[in-house]
Amino acid sequence: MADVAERAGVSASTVSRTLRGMSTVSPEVRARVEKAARELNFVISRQASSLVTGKTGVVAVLAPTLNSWFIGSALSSLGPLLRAAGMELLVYVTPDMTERAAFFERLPARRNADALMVFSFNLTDEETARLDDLQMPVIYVSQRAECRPSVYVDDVAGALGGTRHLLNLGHRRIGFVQTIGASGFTFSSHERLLGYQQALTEAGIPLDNDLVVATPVGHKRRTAEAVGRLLSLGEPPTAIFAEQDEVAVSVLWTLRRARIDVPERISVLGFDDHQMAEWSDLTTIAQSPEEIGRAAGELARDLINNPEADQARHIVLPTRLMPRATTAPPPADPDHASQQPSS
Amino acid sequence: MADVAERAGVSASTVSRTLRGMSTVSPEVRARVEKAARELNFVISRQASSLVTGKTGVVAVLAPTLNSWFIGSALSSLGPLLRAAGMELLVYVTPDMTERAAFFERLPARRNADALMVFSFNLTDEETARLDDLQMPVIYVSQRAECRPSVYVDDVAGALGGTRHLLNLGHRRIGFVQTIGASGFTFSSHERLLGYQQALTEAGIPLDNDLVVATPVGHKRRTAEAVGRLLSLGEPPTAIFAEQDEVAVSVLWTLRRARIDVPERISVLGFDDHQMAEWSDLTTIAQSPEEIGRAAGELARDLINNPEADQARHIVLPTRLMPRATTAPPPADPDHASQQPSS
DNA sequence: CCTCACTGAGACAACGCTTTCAAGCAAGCT
DNA sequence: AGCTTGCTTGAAAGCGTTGTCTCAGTGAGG
Repeated sequence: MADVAERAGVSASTVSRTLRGMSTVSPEVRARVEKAARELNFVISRQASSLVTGKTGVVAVLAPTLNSWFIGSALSSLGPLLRAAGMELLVYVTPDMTERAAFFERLPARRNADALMVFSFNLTDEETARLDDLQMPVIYVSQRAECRPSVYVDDVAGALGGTRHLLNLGHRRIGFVQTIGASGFTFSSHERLLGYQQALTEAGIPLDNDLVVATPVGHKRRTAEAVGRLLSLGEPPTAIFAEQDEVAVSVLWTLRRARIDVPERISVLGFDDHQMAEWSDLTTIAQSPEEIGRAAGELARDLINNPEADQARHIVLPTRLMPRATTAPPPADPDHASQQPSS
Repeated sequence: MADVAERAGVSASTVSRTLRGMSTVSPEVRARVEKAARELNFVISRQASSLVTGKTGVVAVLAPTLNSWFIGSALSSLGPLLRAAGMELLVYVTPDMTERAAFFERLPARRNADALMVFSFNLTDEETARLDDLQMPVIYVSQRAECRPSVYVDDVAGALGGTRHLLNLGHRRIGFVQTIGASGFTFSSHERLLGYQQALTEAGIPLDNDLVVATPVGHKRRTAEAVGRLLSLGEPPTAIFAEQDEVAVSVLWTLRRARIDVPERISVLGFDDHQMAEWSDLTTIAQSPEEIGRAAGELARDLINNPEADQARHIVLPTRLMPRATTAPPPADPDHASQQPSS
């Protein structure tokens, strides 16, 4: 910086003022300084400036993995947003319990970031408490954290709309496949089931617990079993709503292997609009991780710049039904004479 | 830090020495300092220490997106490795040309990282030159950069091995589907084609240019056209080797839609071992992004700690054939009486 | 013509840490 | 005893910024 000052024939203070875009610099001097800075290829050192301002200009992200459609997309839209705000993106990946424990033990973000964005979806209470200790805004993404800033989609409304779509097509027996995580059902899981149930109730259809089955994600065998349970009912469903696209695709595979035509015989509906959904031409309820990332970034920015802001703001984003090739009216059938068969 | 020093009854120098694990601190004092630091929940500020040491303790990554199987996996294994080395991971995402131009214009990593890892696979010469200006090690991942540190897999050997597998199964007519990127064929593309050709030559099979077709990735229509070109040959291939799994899966879909049984009628081989390959039960040549990420991280660590090291080291990693359900002996046929038909 | 408000620019003290350098001190040697 | 050596520790000088304070001009108003 001294070099730039000398080359421009001004003091270091003026260089600093210029480079930070302060208005108290005369246009002529400003031009000289900017020219000198460009010629010397100079950028200010975040380390040095953060030392005196107390702001690091960094947003940290805690994520269990980066190899995830959702997290990857969210971060890809978060990055440019942060850049526009002059901030950088620091990532802490905790793929296993060792890494995770190390993170919570040391809390390395403590003095090295202005805000933390949490993409780990199954924090324990102690872990959450530990994050509360952190003297900075902590934003929970895709999860509801009571009294803490959060960003997530309206799962109830999404599942409600999706189920209504199936009802509108004429389906009356609709199976629901829940996803069991490492630590039981997630909050989203409950909400999506709720939306499904609300839609049925609206339509005057009694709830039938036999129609709700569960499987862990990525476990083909267990998913096949769950589908088998639905297929072996006295009155099997004509549509299956899977709480997650990854499970929905697995359901599709199971049905395909069993030579049950989709959507002619059974319709399949997913949730998320995962990349695979497009590949499989799966009808699904879309959530936009890009939008979530952007919203989280804006929230972080606001909380950093304005510590007086509401520190427990929740941002709820909408979902959108994405009609594709795996849903159709149910097969014509004596019980549902009012339906016209699809081609 | 002053607080810790006071609490432990020592000077700031001693606290610094202790916390950095220097050996010149007596065990008794060390214990006192560590206790005080723990009680006050103190961690040293990277900003302040980097100011004096000149090291930032940060490795920066330049990536076009994070929503990519390869990059996501590589970073997920890079993260823990860096943590073990006491470093952090800073990510610059450049999803569009604007962001990319902004990055190369400002080179924000300049003073904010100790090394840069480049995951952008199609840099222009000016961009590369710009990176050379950066006063820090720049590591090129999954690409060969002349005279600069790089990490990548042995594409020739991988394609050679994969093609040999098809030959060993009895195939003699093997199609090759190249991938056209935004800027033509990548270096990998050339190498993989080369491996394919080497295997054929080894086996004494003359090269036939009609068997090599090209398609952009993710473009179903163009991929179908490319497959159509192979199917309309006088003597069509009994196996198709796609240079990338994403294209291979697209080929699978095309064949399935055309009711051509895989692998009974035509075998399909991919390259990468993308997540989708496992889903589709696609035989493929596996590369491990986790391993690549780890190797790149170690290389970065070495180059940072040891500026005298070879600044143009190339690390070449092996590939592995992953046999799955899309390859089988070719259908029995008068020309190949020695083959027994598969079930 | 003098004073005053105002604007633009420089001097300088932090910020929190590391790193010489010097000093204190106990032990070993002559 | 006096001197040297080795091991710990403290004091102080930065590292590259920012922000406060000060000061020199400049034009307006009295």
